[in-house]
Amino acid sequence: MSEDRENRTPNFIRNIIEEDLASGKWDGRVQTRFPPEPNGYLHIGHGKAICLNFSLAEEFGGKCNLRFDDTNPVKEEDEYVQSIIEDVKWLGFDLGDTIFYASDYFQQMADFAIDLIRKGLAYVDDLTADQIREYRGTLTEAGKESPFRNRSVEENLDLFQRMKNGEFPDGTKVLRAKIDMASGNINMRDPVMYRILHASHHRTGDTWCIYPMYDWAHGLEDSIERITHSICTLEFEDHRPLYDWYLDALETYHPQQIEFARLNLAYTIMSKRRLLQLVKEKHVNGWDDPRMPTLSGMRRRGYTPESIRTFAERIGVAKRDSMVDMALLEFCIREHLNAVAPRYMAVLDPLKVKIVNYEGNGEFLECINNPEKPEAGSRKVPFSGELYIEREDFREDPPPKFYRLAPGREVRLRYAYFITCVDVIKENGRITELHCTYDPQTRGGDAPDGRKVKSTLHWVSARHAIPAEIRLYDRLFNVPDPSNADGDFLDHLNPDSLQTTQGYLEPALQECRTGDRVQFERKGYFCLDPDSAEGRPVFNRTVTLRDTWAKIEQKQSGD
RNA sequence: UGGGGCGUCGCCAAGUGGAAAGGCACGGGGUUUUGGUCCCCGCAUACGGAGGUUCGAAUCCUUCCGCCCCAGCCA
Repeated sequence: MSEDRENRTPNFIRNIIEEDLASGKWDGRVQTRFPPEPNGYLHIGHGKAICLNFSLAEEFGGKCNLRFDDTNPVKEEDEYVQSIIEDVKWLGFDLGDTIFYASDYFQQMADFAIDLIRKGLAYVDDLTADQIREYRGTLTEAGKESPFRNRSVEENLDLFQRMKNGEFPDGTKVLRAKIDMASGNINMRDPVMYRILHASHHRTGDTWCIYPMYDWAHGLEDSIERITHSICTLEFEDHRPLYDWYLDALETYHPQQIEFARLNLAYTIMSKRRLLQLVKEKHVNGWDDPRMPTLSGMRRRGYTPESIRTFAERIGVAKRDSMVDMALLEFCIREHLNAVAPRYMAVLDPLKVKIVNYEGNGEFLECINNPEKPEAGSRKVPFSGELYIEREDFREDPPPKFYRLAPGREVRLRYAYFITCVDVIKENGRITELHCTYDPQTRGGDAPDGRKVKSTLHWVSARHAIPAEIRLYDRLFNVPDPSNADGDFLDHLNPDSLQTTQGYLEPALQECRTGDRVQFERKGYFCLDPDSAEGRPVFNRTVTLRDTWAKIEQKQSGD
């Protein structure tokens, strides 16, 4: 753990906490929080925030609260709170025994509002939403004060009470803080604290018909929970003066708000609104579609919590807007899966091979389960005279540097025999089968005479093969920054982001259970999808292996 | 033309006056029954530009340039 800490790159937030600990600012406490609104599924950007807040607490012996910022019933649903709890737990952080809800503080917030009214710092406004907008002014011109701004404390108290009691229809009145209509910071131009919303809340039902606005609610939530460091994203920087103003005016416990840059990942989007649109309009198959940057999608795709946590650690935390390469995420998942995923053989795009001099009825060959993990042991894989290999592993007319099978060429079948291609069978110009000879002396994959081959191919015995659906994923969009590209972001969806193939698996793969992650040798890491049926497995490709040959070939076609 | 931020290698990111960490990517080499993994090596005389202060500046000052956010009764 302490070694862990030394390996971490310093960041400005950790520095602030260390200084606070040194000066005794919060009596040595570190209390953070992750405050999602339950209006959608969590994505990898939230993952960054979760890792940040929980890791900081963990590192300094503090606590991090999972708190639902459920102040807007019209957008929030219980389905989302359940998914968020599942995702945070999945990432592996300790939630303690309490999950917090802003809605549990509605009464306290209303009491605080009465305090503010009594201090003459809040008033009920009868202006319409349109009028409030007009009165707010613009970025360069000051706003003007509402004619209702100077109502008496008594009148405000009465009106606010009646708002709470449900005497007024939606939109007819709001409670506002009395700050400064001429402030350069628009957030300070008498911000709305409460609006009337006769809407049923997923937790409080119809108890309330007024709901607090974010700025008013959030600082109070932090204050009530005795948060020390309230970490949020950059766009809330302008809100900090208001956060501070409310807490100062109330003369109550006052955490420090700190802002960092949210995550942007190339070739995908991180906007909940747009993600929701992809789901609603069926551009993807639900929030957990493996192409989605949601935590549930990544989980289904085969990402591990560990890989996401190391990713979050490696991208760092800073204040500048940035766009992280997919390559780093992929590196993180490969790194973890390389260490833990058992190896199997599976052919994604089958080409039949007949071993013309093979006379036996078949046999079992010993295969290592994970060369990175000797304790994973080995298994027996059936071999026979009819096999499938990968279509792309054969070239009738091999280009330079292509080491795989070709007419007259000898290669190794992994853990099996050397084979040599002696004939190519075609139908209407398409290769349908290869005839090969094998060398019985090379059983297991080594030639007693010491001769070498330039490549090793994976294979599956045709007679024993299990047919499977394999889903190959590519980036969801074909531009790095779809949200800021020309036209609608939907115009940039990658039409080939999902390709389905029918392949063959070695029999041992039958034992996989939903969610199991494996390596298909030479092809990548795969994960058994919940769509699988008995005898009809469906595998998702999490990520390919690094592919040096693909790079060489691409370079060749480039010149 | 208001307010708030940010500019260090292709992508992230340390560094807070003593002289450019690290990771990814990329290139080269070695090992290898996964063209995987692993291991070596290389990769910013340079920190948005220009001035200035200083023995010394990415770090301080001036000025210019560029990018991001804010005018919801959303969060």
